[in-house]
Amino acid sequence: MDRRQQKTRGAIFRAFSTLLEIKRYGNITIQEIIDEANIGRSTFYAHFDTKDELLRAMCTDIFSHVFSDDLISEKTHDFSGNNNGLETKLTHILHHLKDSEKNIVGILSCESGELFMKYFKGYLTEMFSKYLNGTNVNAPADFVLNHLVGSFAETVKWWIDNSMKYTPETTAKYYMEVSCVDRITD
Amino acid sequence: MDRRQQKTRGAIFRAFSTLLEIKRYGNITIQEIIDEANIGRSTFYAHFDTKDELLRAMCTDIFSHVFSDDLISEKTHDFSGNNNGLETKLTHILHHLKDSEKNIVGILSCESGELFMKYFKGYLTEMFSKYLNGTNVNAPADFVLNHLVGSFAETVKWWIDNSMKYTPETTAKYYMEVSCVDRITD
DNA sequence: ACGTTACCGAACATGTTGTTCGTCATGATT
DNA sequence: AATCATGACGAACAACATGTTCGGTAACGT
Repeated sequence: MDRRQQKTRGAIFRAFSTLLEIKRYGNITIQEIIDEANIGRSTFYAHFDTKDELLRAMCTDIFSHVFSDDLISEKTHDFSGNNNGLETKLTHILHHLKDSEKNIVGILSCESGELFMKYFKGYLTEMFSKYLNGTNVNAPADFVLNHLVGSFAETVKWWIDNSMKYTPETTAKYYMEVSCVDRITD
Repeated sequence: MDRRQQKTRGAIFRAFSTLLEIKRYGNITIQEIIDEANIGRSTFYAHFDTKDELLRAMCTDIFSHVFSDDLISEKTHDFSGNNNGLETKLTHILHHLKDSEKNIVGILSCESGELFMKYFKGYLTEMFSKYLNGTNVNAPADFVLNHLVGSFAETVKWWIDNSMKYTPETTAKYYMEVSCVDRITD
C-alpha cells in the first residue's frame, strides 16, 4: 500500500476518533473530518464513500486485532467439558480491547456504538456458537446464544464506560459466574 | 392541550414512525418528516427543536405506558424470597411493548435503538435494583445489576427483531432460567 | 529517470437547516 | 355569536453540507 494512502487513511482515522470523543457520530459532518484531518475534500471521497463506510472500516481494523485467528480457530477450542478455554478467550478479547482503548472509547460513548456493537456481536456469535453443543436449560438454543452474546457485549460496554476499572481477568471471571455458563454449555 | 397541537404532534409521530421503518434514524431529514407529516416547516420547529428531541419525546411516550406506575411501585414488590413477582413484571413489560409494536419495531431496527435502549435501561435499572438486596455470586453488585439490565434489554431487542415469535410469558420464563436470577437475588 | 498514482483546491449544483414574518384558520371563552 | 388568542401555513432567507469534476502538483515504486 502506498505510503501516501497509509498516511491519509491514518489521518482520517485519527481525526474521526478525535471527533467521536467530542460529539455524537450522527452529528459529525464529513466537512469536520476533512478539516480535522487536514486533507483535501476529494481525497476523503477517494478513500471512503460515506461516513458509515469509514466507521465500518475502523471497526474492521479493530476487530481484526481483537479477534486474531488463533482466538476463533477450532484448534484452541476446549472440548474437555470445562470452560477454562472460554474464560481464557474472553480474557484475551478484553486485553485486546484495552490496548486499542483510544479508538474504542470514542466509538462506544456515542450512538455509533450501535454499528460497532453489531459487528462485535457478529464475531461473538461465531465464537460462542462453538461452545453451545447443548444446554441444561429449558430454553431454545437461539435464545441462549443471543443471551450469552448480548450479555457479554453489554458487559464489555459497561466495562469500557466505567474506565475498565477491573482487570480483563477479573471481568471475565465475573462474567463466567453470572452467566451460568456451567449450566448452559456441555 | 389544543386540539391543533395534538393533531400536529400525532402527525409528526406517525410520520417519524413510518420513516423509521424505511430508513435509518441518522439518514432521516427533518425535511422528510415535514413532507411525510404534511405540515409546515415552521410548525415542526414550533414543536421540536431537533430530531433527537423528537425521538426522546417518542421514547418517553412509549415508556410512560410500558412502565406504568404499578409496575415499578414498591407495593407490588415481592419480598417473600421467590422471584415470581419479577417474572410477572417482566411479562407485563413485554406485553406493553407488544401493544405498541408499531412504533418500537421502527425505532429498534435502526441506530436510533441506541437512544431508545439508553432510556429503556434507565427504567430497567430502577426496577431491577429493587430486587438486588444481595447475591450468592462472587461479583460486585454494580456488575450484576448491569448484567441483569443489559441482558434483559438485549433479550427484548432480540425478541422484537425476531417478530416476537415467543409469547411474553414464554420469553420472560426463558429469561428467568438463563439469567441465574435464583442465584443472584435473595 | 520514468511512468504511475495520490493528493490538492477550487468550483459547482443540489439539498438541508433553522429562522423570520405576515396571513389565515381553528381553537377556547364569554 | 362574537371575540380574542394561538397555532399552522408557506414563502423567503443565509449559512452550511454534500458529492462530484478537473487540471495541476508532488510523491511514490521500480
